[in-house]
Amino acid sequence: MGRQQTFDTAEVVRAARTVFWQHGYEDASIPDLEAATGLKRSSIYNAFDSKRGLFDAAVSSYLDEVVRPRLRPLTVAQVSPDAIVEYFSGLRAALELADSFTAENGCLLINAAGGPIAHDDAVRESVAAYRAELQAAVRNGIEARHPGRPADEVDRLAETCTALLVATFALTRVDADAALGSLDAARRLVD
Amino acid sequence: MGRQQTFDTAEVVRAARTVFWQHGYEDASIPDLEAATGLKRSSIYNAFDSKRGLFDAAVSSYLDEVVRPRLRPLTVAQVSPDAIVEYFSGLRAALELADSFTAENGCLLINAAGGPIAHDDAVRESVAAYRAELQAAVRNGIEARHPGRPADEVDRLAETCTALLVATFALTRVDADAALGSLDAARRLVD
DNA sequence: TATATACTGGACTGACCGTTACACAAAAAG
DNA sequence: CTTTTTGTGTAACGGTCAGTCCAGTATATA
Repeated sequence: MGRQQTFDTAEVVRAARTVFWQHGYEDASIPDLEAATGLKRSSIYNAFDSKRGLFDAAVSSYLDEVVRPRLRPLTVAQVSPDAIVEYFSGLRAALELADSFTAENGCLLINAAGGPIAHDDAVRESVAAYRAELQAAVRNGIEARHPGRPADEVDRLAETCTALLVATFALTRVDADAALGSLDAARRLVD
Repeated sequence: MGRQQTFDTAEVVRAARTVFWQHGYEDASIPDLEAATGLKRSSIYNAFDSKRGLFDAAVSSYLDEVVRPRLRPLTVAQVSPDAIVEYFSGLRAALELADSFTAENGCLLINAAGGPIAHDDAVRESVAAYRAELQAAVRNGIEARHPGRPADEVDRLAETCTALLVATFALTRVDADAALGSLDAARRLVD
């Protein structure tokens, strides 16, 4: 046995995640990542192979620690009828705080969708899978709120609301008001 | 008097626009732009001051030659009741062709919204103004299709449809099916 | 034809990029 | 205490980036 790792991987990935979230993949430089993680280049490359490897870890961490916890009330076995509107209003609260992290940076994955990194097939699939996961959760919430509705109607409503969420995230950085408008539109549709 | 400019500015900007559209601002290198425009660096810098100057010109050109012509039926004095659905189906046709330029690259400005260049205030304002212009046109189309409806209801519908268009563009690159789904959702809402 | 004008081509700059190589430090096992 | 294993730190790598400089050239006016 040799020396053991002295840093906490999850914590390092979390720090890197913040940098990627704020700056995007291509604008997050290795020096930036060094500063945020407290690790030197060699340690980063030793642990994650490449900048891209660290990014992939950051995406996983983002899904596990940011996306899914917030989506949890919509993915449990018994979804509350209020879960979907609570999700929307929780998101609204986060976006309304002008200086909050979410308000200034939107969604890590949706941001990636428009950037150069989106030309990478693996990243495209990540974003597509994330959107599908979001839609499935929204669908659960809508079904719980309107138990009687026919399945295809629920499907279409879920698709529309998810698209409105995507627009919300896509607009947060450039037009906060429009982003909130899109979110409110989704909230209206489920009521 | 000295020598006159030998290249057509509009044509050069059009070529540069294509590069920015495909690659995004930061991934469009000067060599790329040289190759596409047929100009050398010095000529580019002489005519547009900087890469950013050329990008700004490309954005103007995009609005004038791509966005506004397509939006024209929705911005004329007498808007046809069918104009809005025709706009949606026209867009759908462009996105459905798997290898078409629009299908593979979405919208120049919405792509910029998620990338690093979006941290620039001027670019953010451009994107916000573009979205507002889009919404105004959509509003015209909805008003023409449903003449009796109260103004605030038309406003909200226009806001929702515009957000769905934003989602469509944001998703084209990463998830073509979801992008079409979002577009169809908008079409459903106006009927 | 002479001259003024300003577009053009290509070499160059300094900075920064992601990545690698290697010597050193630390700690677990024998 | 030595050996082995592995993390860490520093320095450097080749490549690319946006942007600059200037000599050379084409052309419109006089």
